[in-house]
Amino acid sequence: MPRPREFDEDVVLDAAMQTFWLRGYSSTSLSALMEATGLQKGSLYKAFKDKHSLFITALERYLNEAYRHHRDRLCCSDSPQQRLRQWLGNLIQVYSGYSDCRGCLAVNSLVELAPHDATVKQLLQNYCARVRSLLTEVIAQGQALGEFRGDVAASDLGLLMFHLLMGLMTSLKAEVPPAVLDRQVDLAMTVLAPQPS
Amino acid sequence: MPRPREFDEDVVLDAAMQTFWLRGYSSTSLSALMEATGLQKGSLYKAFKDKHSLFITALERYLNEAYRHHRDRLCCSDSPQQRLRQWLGNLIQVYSGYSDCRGCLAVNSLVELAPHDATVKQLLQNYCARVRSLLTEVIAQGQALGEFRGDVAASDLGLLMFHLLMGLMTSLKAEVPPAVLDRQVDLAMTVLAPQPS
DNA sequence: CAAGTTGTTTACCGGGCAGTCAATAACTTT
DNA sequence: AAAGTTATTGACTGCCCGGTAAACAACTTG
Repeated sequence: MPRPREFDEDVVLDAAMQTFWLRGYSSTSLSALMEATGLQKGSLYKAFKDKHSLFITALERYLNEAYRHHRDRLCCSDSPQQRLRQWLGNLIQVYSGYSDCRGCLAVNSLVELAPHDATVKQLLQNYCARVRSLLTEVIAQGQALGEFRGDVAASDLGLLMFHLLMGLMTSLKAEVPPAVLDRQVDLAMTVLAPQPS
Repeated sequence: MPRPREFDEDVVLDAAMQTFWLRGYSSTSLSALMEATGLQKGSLYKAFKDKHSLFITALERYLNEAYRHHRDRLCCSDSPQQRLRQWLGNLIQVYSGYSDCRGCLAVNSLVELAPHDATVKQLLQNYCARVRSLLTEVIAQGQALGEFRGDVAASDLGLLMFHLLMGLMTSLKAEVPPAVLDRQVDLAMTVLAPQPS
């Protein structure tokens, strides 16, 4: 019996996510969200409660997509080294493609909101832990195959790669040229390489 | 002939910097700045033009202090490896000490403002370049002494350490335990170590 | 077609925002 | 002490913010 929605929730959520991604949470006004989504204020509030809830939903969407992307790239059939190299290289390519310097929404939200927003913090802690564990697993596999150095714990190397990634995402904000960042991928592989003893 | 100021500009600037550092730029209201500095709105505007100019001045202050800190730590008389290890370890210790997860104002501002604020972007590009060059120099010295691997360009290793630093500053936002981050320092040293050939 | 349910629209709200200004206070110089 | 200069104060402004609510529209079900 109800009147059906006139919009596709996924499309609207995507538009909201883009807006938060581009401008950050507190600098995104409701009128900006209305413009981006094409919805009136009332419809937004009816569908998503309020600005904060809308952000949380959009962030969850981003994190789910991002995690799926990481998992697909890091758990394919290539060798661990190839997977890692292509994963990193691909991320640099994709995120350098955003010429607006938007960086990574997870990093942006971690920096802007996590200290003051327990919900956001927990979502991001969870996401970070899962990505780190993907990385650790790939590196452990590489160690077992002799592709990576085995003299250091895989979890520590995984965290190092994760820190490198966050550093790269931050470098995007300063418009460091992609070519420079690409060299960091090669360097990362060099650094992970087994020790000739 | 003029009436003298009733406040110490350095003290006020420091209070403003702390506030921006803690809450970010756009989430810091003028009333918060008034409370933190103890000044009335009019005095703030008289002395610093407007909110944005006050932020720029506070940021410049932070960057100058931070750079001086880096330079002092990275250009002392210890061995390059010791300097690097202690520099990183000290940063982790100091920044983990801020239990409010404020992180690093340079990273925070890079993420929040650089994409939309040309002045901030340039200040931070400059700062990043200078810190990177400090790191590159220390590493080049270590390479010359045989303390660090010489098979990779010092500038790339310097950037890697810089990215590690930014990653660490971001991990603070997720409350990663200092002990975990400390292990990244050891790992960084392992990774920089010469290759036994 | 009537009743009921939900989505959409629009006008509206109080509040807090950045920024201004005129009045006043404090000090130096002559 | 008078004149001149600048700092401080506090009231004020207009705007935009997030959020609400009432009127209206669209659809399903009986």
